[in-house]
Amino acid sequence: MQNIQQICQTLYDKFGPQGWWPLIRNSSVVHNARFTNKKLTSKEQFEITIGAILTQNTAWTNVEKALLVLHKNKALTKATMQKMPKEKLASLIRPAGYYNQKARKLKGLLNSKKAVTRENLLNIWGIGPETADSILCYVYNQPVFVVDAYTKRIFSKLGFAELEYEQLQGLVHKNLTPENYKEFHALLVKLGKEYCKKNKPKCSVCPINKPCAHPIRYNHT
DNA sequence: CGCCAGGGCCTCA
DNA sequence: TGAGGCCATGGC
Repeated sequence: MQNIQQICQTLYDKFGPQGWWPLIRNSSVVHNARFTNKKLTSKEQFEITIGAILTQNTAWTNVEKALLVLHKNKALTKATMQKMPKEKLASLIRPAGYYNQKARKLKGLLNSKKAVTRENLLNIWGIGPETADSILCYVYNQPVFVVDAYTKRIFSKLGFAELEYEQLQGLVHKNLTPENYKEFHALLVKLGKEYCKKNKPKCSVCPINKPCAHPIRYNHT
């Protein structure tokens, strides 16, 4: 089995820097390689935090729509969003789906007065491990690898045993250095979206198909 | 049309 | 503690 470092390197060689986390620039949401190690402004930090909740089980294109609605309505600030009625907030983030739940989640996060630690984030209603880690990693530059549905699917197909969130995260922590956590996660999303898809995986042209331990589990096309 | 998308909570056994 | 239901829009 190819090791995690090699997978990360192979994906980087193939796809290049992914420019995470995507940010609003000139009224559109863009990826830029400079973002990954950028010193973020507080406005950008806020934007990523909101996006981390909006993207729960949701196509990123829909999240972009919601973020741009908030942006156009000058609602992408903590003060504005806090004073806005939950129903109004829900209507603005409608394109992201689950808008009632997400409005509640955003309110809960914004009203939290506790320090931003993993434990405190997890105690907020609607913040689970992935959302907490996304905030810690991409907003606060903490050495935390984000495990998402793509990560689980890809690792499963590569032949790694089915692991719980923290176990899979620990495996990556053990095999990569922290400065690669952001990029590796972004690269896995790229691979998951374009190659290791749930429906019609493109195994024949997959950059890491060869070392895949269970290629039989793919529908080869 | 059905399936899926950068989850997380609740219920019930 | 694990499976299953629920939340919802928009792209393909």
